[in-house]
Amino acid sequence: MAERRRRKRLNDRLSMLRSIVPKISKMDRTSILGDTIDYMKELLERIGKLQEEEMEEGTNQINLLGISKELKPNEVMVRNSPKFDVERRDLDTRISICCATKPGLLLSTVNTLEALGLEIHQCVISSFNDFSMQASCSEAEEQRNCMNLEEIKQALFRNAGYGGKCL
Amino acid sequence: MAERRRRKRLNDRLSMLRSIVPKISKMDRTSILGDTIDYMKELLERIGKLQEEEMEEGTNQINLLGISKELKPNEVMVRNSPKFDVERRDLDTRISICCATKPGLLLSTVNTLEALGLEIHQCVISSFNDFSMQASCSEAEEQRNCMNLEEIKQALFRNAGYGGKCL
DNA sequence: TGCGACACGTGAGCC
DNA sequence: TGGCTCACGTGTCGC
Repeated sequence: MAERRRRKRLNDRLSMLRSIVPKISKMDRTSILGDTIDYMKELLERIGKLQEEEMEEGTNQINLLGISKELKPNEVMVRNSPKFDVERRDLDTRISICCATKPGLLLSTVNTLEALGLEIHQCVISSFNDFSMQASCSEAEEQRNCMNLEEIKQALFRNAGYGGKCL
Repeated sequence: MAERRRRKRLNDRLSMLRSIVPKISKMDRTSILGDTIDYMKELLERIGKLQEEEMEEGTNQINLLGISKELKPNEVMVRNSPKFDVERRDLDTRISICCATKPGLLLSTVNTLEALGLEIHQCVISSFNDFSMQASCSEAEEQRNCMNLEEIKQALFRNAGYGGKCL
């Protein structure tokens, strides 16, 4: 009587579950519940990964804007010291500059790079507080062989108004 | 006997389900299944939203790099025509350029901006295919009043090697 | 013949 | 008290 209706409700829910869960190994009652559990765990895992990616995307955007604060606590004191990094990859040469800003610094830096035979392909600049520039350049093969990284570094360093040797 | 073990298995799965699903209205068997269904739907919805956001983030990054393809089909023919936009906001002046690239274009563009009294604060550049530049500049108050957007636009236009009037 | 899964009816416990 | 949920034992069907 009433028990009959109760059983029907329960079976209805069970078939709803079976219709939602994609992976159904057997039509078995226990298997349905087991597959449901597995599927839910899988969904939770996917959500975790997606949220993680979302976080990374956020920090990536910040880095793209060149506002990367380099938050490692033990580097706080070094943060404001000028940084001139030049790195050669397979296809391009990466320039990374962070130093005190001054009028015309961007112009003279671009000028220096062009003079050095470095053609800027992609570049992100920020000069709100410090002057920051991340550039990806192409460099003629001959050039790569005759000029070393330290020379480029020195040229950028001098251009930014720092007299002596680079760090 | 055997039926007893079978029932136990089913009940175990049921309590596993109850331990995973956070929203438990009643300890009721039917309610547990119902809540499980609701929770799974909620998870699916969240996954859908996260993936949607992921897509948007992707296109945002592309836009940040200035490679925005402006994919509206009816604008395909316009895509390669040069674009020089200048826009004044409250605090800054936004420059958006997309045109054919040529050697030294970045240098001369930066030069032109400086000559116009525009100080670049943030800037993203790409010159893989077309030359693309999105810049956020500051401009002296006096300057804002005496030079209009069209003049800046024309200067950039001429600098990029286009002779006549801008679009 | 046994084994596993299911539905059924029933009694117990709980508001 | 009636209404409910659950566990139990049992009968049935299919492999």
